[in-house]
Amino acid sequence: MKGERTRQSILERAVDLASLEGLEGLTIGRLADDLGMSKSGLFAHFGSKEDLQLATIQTASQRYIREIFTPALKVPRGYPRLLAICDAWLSYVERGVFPGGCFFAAASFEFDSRPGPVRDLVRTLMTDWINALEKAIRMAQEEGHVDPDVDAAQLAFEMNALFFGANFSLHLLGDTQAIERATRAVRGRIEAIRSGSLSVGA
Amino acid sequence: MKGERTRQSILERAVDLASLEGLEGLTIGRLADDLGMSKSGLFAHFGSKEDLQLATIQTASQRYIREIFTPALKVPRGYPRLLAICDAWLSYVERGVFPGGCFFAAASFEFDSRPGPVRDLVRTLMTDWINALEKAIRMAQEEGHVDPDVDAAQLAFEMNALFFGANFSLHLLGDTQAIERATRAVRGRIEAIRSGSLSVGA
DNA sequence: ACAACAAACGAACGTTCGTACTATTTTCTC
DNA sequence: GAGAAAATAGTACGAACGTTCGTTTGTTGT
Repeated sequence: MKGERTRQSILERAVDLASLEGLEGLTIGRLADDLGMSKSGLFAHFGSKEDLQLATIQTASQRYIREIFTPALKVPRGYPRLLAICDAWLSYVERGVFPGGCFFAAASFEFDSRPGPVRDLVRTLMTDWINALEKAIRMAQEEGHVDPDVDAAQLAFEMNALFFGANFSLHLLGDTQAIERATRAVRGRIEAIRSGSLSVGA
Repeated sequence: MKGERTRQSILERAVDLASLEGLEGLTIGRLADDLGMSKSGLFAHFGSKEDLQLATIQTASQRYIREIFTPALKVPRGYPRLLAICDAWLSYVERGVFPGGCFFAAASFEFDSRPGPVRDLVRTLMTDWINALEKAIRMAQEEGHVDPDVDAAQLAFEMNALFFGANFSLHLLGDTQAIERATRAVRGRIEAIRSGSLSVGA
């Protein structure tokens, strides 16, 4: 049973490294050195590099869910939870849950043109994430917190785009206002469609 | 003078390849094979791989400007030009100007955590792009087409995020509605702040 | 305590990477 | 068209890649 423990610690380190260097830049030798173990010993836990990449993505997904969804699900459904997801996301990138910025934003752009199992998995997880966002929006509509005429898929698209934009501005440009900007943008967007707030503003 | 011609055709191909495989995935041997020339012959045009990457980015930048800015600058400044930039961007990604999707979105996420000259160049060009967007917005304000109270930098951030989001949805998720959604989002955003349209809506 | 098994190791495989040198061919100049 | 210069090809290198192998070490169950 020790193998499983080792495997997990390898994967945790792999996630951090891949968020910095990319999933393709993640190298078995480098990872082994980093963990103070042999290349072959590490390799034995996975049958191939692709398997390592897939397992790394799964581990990253768990961390993503733990940091964003788990806390948000404790908040009452509807508008409060929608807001909690937004705050959790921006906090997640600000806190540096992944040292190289959002793992999935990076993976999405790295593999969007590389067919294969890795791309398929990234796509599946990202679709799940967008769907989860959409569901949170629909719940807010069902609760009567949000205008029922709003296109939930459209809003989910926009929110996700703004999240990725925050990651971009923060990590590449080093814009210290990135989080602030994204917060303002997302809040502005969802507050505008809050029920009872239709053209109520001043 | 033939060298320069060859160099340019190498770089054009390098741009396409890098947009698909990433700037790090771009390999000298692969590129040479692809062009039917020797590795060493190709290599002689650049002193190092890093120089090749930098030159590739510059070439991509020229294509980016040619496809987005040059046409937009023919449109009268102010709101029309702002709209033209948005349309040009979305058309650029829809037409597949780079076969692997927006070169700079990919490069931004690939190098956001890799210090060095490549990252510096990407950052510089992306800053230029955001600044150009911002300038177009400010011009629209100066022309009296857009509410002068709008934070131009904030809007530029949001527009860029939506553009990247369109690229993401189109290329990774294969969402055929991606362009449509981004168009709706961006238009909605800029039409809302058009002068004379403040809380005029039904 | 000992056998059975799992886990990690070190060395080596063939391949490809970027890069360096040297030759050969092609292109330009007069 | 000869000679200089530029461009391309050829070959080789050390390092790193992912992967395989046989062996040694460590853990586990009885």
